[in-house]
Amino acid sequence: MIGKRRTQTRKKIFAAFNHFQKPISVLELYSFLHKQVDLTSIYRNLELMKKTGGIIEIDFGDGKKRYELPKNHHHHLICESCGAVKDLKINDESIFNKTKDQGFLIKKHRLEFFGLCKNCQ
Amino acid sequence: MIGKRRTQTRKKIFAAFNHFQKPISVLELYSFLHKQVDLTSIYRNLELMKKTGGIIEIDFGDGKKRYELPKNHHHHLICESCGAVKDLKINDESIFNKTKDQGFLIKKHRLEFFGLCKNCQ
DNA sequence: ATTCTTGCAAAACGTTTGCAATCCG
DNA sequence: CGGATTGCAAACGTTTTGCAAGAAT
Repeated sequence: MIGKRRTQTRKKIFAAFNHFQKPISVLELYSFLHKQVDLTSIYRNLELMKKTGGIIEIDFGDGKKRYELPKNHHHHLICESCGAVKDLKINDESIFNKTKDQGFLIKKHRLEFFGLCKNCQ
Repeated sequence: MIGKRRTQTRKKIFAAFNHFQKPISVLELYSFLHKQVDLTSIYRNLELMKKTGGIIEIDFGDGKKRYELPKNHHHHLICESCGAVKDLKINDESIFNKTKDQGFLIKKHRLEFFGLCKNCQ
């Protein structure tokens, strides 16, 4: 069965997530690990962790995937100037109500805000 | 000044948008135009149209950009099985209220829903 | 020992860039 | 004519795949 071995690589990757407070890209992870873990292995392990729920995939729409450890459901405020990311909790109920009479069965949703943080305004 | 000539290519691209009721990808556009317009030109013109407000860029998080003509502000319900897309109007006020005390100046936001349409459930 | 996992190389994918040829006004 | 626009080829950044060598149980 795939994904069950506690390898050195997996320990390193998991540990790395605790050093970031924001969603991280594959390359950020790669750099953080001093390129001692091959990019391919990072990709494969992140994919695996994603499937098993160990991490959440986030998409900022800039062409690269990002990942973070599962926390309470939240969204993000992203600064388009400096890249700062701030978590934002929103009660989604008000949003979801509108989707109910559309015949769709909603599985997930994505909501992100882009703008300028305090420092960059 | 860039973007001011009414070329054949631009007429074709603009016309193509009227044949779709959903956000279209570059490749969909390319196919629709029977590959008679080079991919590069499509990319360049879409970028230009985006900057001048002629089209809106949409991101479904699947690694390819999509575009649609500007309509009233709305979001999308995307069927993960058949790819159907349904527009969804939502009053964003309730969402934005939460962002106001975060110090961020919000420029834009993205909200999309993923699930199964009526036919695919 | 067996199977999972890794690294390397190469390819795939969407997109962008350089440049000479072409079109538009 | 002169600058904007195009097509082609090549490069780019991110992600995926094939496969033999290596590590975990």
